[in-house]
Amino acid sequence: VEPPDDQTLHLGVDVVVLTILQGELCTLVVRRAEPPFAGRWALPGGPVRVAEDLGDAARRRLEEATGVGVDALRMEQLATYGDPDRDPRRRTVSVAWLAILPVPSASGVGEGLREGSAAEWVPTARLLGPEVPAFDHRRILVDGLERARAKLEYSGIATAFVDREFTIAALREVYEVVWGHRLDAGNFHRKVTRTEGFVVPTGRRHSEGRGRPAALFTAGSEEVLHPPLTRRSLE
Amino acid sequence: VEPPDDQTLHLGVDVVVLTILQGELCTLVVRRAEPPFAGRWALPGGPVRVAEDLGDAARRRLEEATGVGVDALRMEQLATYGDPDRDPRRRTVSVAWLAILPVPSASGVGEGLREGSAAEWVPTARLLGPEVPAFDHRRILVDGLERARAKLEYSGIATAFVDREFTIAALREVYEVVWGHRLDAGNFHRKVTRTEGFVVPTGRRHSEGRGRPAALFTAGSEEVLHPPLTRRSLE
DNA sequence: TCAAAAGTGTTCGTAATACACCCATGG
DNA sequence: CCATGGGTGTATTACGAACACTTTTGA
Repeated sequence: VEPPDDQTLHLGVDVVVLTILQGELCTLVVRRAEPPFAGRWALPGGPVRVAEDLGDAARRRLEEATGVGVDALRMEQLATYGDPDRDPRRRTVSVAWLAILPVPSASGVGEGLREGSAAEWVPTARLLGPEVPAFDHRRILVDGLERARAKLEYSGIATAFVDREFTIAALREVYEVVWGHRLDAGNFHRKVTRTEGFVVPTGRRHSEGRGRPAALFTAGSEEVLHPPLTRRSLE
Repeated sequence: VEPPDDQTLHLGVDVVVLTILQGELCTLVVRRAEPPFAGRWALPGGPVRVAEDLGDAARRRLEEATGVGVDALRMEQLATYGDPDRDPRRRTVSVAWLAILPVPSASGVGEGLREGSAAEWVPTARLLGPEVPAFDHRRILVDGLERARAKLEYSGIATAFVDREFTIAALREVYEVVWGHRLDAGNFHRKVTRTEGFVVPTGRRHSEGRGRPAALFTAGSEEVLHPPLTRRSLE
């Protein structure tokens, strides 16, 4: 459909979608059927329409890949990748986005991906290790992951990984999985509950097997955390 | 040359160039001669060539605007702006970049802009206040400024504002101007000199009028500052 | 010798860490 | 009643803010 060596510049979007599955950080990827990079994983993405907003384009590609509407999805721009050789077929500049989904089972998105959808959740570590993704998508993934790690410190982004109502322990698991190390439960609890606007108690409780039931919270309104939860502290 | 309502998507770059002139933060802008936004200030920028790297495109546009080579220039990507209505003529997506120049008199760039060049240094405060720039360039400028402010905290970017050899007081002025408030000279000196890899003493000294001569430093190799100079501290 | 800027010492309050310990529930 | 995870108290330590003080120069 596309002349292979046309002298036009193409603009696309690629989306790094992160979630936590069974205590492991996972990324939504699509197995490529066609060359180049046939058989390799790729981030969901595709061309931007001429009159389409960039954020809408990213959202649309994600919905097409999963078959599920993701209207309320929190999405932010990562960076734009424009190496002239990044796509061997034609000059394609790609605006990358970062999206975070709550644990798929609970949200309707995710494990319940559309039938026949090529999209799958793959542990992020595998994509950064043995199974090198197509194009420059490894780089994009690394950048997205680093953005997510950084934003845990100073924004309420962690609440995007969990259900609408969540326990402090669930929130702590987000930090532990994304940062890759354990945190002191007591100090974490105090930090989170004392940080103005981060979490709001609902009054309800949640009991999961043994142990004292945990209080349930919803995400607060603050986008920026004061003081931040530094990566070194809480360690 | 360009059909006004063609159904193609155009890709451009825009550059936020910051420097400090006479103790004031300034931005490099071009007075627009043609509609739309004739007479308004705009950031240096223009279309990306089909086979051109994005960073090279930004560098090239900047060189064309100033008439001066800026090879060694530190430049980083800011974000990409793609509102379908941002350019009334045609759909133009723009990748914005942030560049920082040392005080122009000392570097060869800047006040010595090319003859006939439309580019000028304008105090950033004026562009954010009365003299609203063309297109969405106010937004781009705001984002660039915020990036610069944030990066002063945790990166050695401040050294890009000063000469190759500089005094701690000169570095402090960068922070004071960009952050917009005074800092304690003693605490700043200690912080900067104790932060591993930020500044390297040259052994030389610099005397400017009255007062004890200041030691001269060059920029260190560290890109990331440990510990960071937080905006609230040192205040 | 005085003013002015560079640079150092010192105190004090706040906040992070480590970890002890109590709480509430299921088995 | 004991194991398990939720949640709080507390001592120690580290670091930033404030500011007094010494140093080194030009006028």
